[in-house]
Amino acid sequence: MTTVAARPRHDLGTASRILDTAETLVQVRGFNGFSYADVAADLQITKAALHYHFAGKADLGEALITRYASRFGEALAAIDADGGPAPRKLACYADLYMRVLTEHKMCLCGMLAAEYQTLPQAMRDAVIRFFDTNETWLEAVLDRGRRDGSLEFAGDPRDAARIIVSGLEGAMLIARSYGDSGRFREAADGILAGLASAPPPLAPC
Amino acid sequence: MTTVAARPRHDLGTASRILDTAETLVQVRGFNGFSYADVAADLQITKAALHYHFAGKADLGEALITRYASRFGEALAAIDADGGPAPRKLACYADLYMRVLTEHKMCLCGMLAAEYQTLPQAMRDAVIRFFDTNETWLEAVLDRGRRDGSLEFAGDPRDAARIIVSGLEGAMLIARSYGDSGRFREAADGILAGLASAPPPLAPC
DNA sequence: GTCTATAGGCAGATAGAC
DNA sequence: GTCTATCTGCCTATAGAC
Repeated sequence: MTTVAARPRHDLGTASRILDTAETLVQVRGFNGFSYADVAADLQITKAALHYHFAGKADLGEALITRYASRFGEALAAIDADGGPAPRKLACYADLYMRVLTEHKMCLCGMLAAEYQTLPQAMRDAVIRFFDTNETWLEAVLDRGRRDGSLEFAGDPRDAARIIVSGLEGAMLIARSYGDSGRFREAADGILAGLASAPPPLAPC
Repeated sequence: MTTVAARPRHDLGTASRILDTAETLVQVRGFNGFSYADVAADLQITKAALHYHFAGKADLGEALITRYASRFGEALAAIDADGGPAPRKLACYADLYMRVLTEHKMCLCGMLAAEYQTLPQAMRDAVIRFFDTNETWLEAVLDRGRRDGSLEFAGDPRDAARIIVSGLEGAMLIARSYGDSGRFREAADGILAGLASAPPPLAPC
């Protein structure tokens, strides 16, 4: 009965805590804007300890995207499980972005997209996979929504999905510079308003 | 008749050439992704010479945004001078972005927006001014277009302007990662299609 | 798994000759 | 205006003790 003792919150395992700190640093300052020294200082461990868990910065970066994409995938599954109508799913999707922005962070992969040309190949591939996953999920929601009449839009659901991802990432990028999450909310509402066949639901996500 | 001899293209003045090289480097790799050594190597001069023209990287960054914003302002004035209808002006505006993307570059200020939290204050202020200028110009085009019937959209022209800037910057960010400018074109068309009261004009910008 | 110590390189920046 | 030479500091990364 002691073999699987729950870890206290302050000891999730060093690897997880490194990922937590590094993730925030990338989302705030960018992959080229932080160092192992920053992470080590925050966690009060040494740089050498970091290298034990993640041999190089590229490995850390890859693990960062993998975990982020995995959590994002779970959030999308949760929205699906909720079973609401398509317009609500889209609103909840936008809310995922909003929650990140509220912490003055950029989407991890949106940030990495800006730095794309400086990233090692494995990180590039992982960033693209993230966007592909988002696009595929949105495409399915949009397609089903239009079939069941809860959404109205012209053209290919895939194109609409790409416009949504682009619009939300861009709105995030700019709203964060202004330090004004209201800007994001208004842009997101405007983007999604053009798709719904009825006024949007008021229930929170 | 020799006092104002035109400079040959390869000698525009060192300061200009430094700005040219640094601008491209920022648009491709980000402000935290290039160094004085990169610029010096490209121009085949020394780092010390760079410091003569721009004392520090922050000064160079500020000059970069100022010149970029100035050129962008001229491009907007040229679109105004063209005297076309509002939908055409919007198409030409999107084309400004497209031309940058075609060179595998991100918008200078879109890139700097990602790195915003790491920038010195003067650069931050200049980035915000760039977006404000874009928004104001678009707002005027949208307002006049709706009044003369060439555009149809609901809500505040200012909000629509923000959606356009966000959408184009985001589409640029993502399309560049995919190395596919067609993605940008499609997204831009989709964003602008929702605003025009008639099919878009086919004439190039 | 974490530490001390350090390597080797590159960053931004300066002094002073030409 | 541009150079050589140099400084200081930070970067990623490694060796080896505990």
